[in-house]
Amino acid sequence: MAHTQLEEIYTRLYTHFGQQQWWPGDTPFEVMVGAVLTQNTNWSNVEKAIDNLKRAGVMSFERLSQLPVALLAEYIRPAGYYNIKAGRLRNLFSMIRQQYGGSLDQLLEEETETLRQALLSVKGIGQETADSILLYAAGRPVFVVDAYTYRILLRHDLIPEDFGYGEIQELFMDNLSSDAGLFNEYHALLVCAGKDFCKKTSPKCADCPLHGL
DNA sequence: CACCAGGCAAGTA
DNA sequence: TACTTGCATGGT
Repeated sequence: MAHTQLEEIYTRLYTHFGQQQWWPGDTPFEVMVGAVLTQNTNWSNVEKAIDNLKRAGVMSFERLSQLPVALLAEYIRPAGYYNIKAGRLRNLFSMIRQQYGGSLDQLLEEETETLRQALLSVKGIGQETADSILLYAAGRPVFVVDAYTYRILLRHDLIPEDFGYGEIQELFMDNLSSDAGLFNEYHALLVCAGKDFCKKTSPKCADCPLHGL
């Protein structure tokens, strides 16, 4: 039953919004940086920050990890929480340097569960950010849950209010085929739906593509 | 003007 | 364990 519902939601969203082609980023490194910068922040602001880094010619592990933290913070200022995020990026770079000799490729070759734990060990990287990196930078079949996912499922009475991250993630991963391409598109579509018709303030399912599940 | 955005960690009780 | 608060810019 959950399987059928989740398939139906995907089909409707895909029909309504079309293919999303996430993640918007040129390299795994850029995707990883973007995953940290977009924490509780609109993507358009993150784009400005990423653009600053690219124009400064520092969008690489070697360059960015050597940058003084104050300068890094200045570049990413448009993304908000810039002091916090500069520190979080430094923590991430530090883990890659200490545990993987500064090789992002080596980190990304780890077993999925090992990679997830390595990312979660970094102060400033929680489950959503870790899973975003797993799915969108490393191409692993891991479902990314976010505030939109929770809100959409809750609005349609598909989950109880007290469902946590892991429980929602299991719902998708236990009922869909373990396909990174599918998870990639599905999460992106949920974000579209959240921005479009399932906003925080919009009334419950006002004429949305998911009406009558 | 208020509210929101592709979270997370630290502090409090 | 279960809340609450700080972090911050930019768009609507």
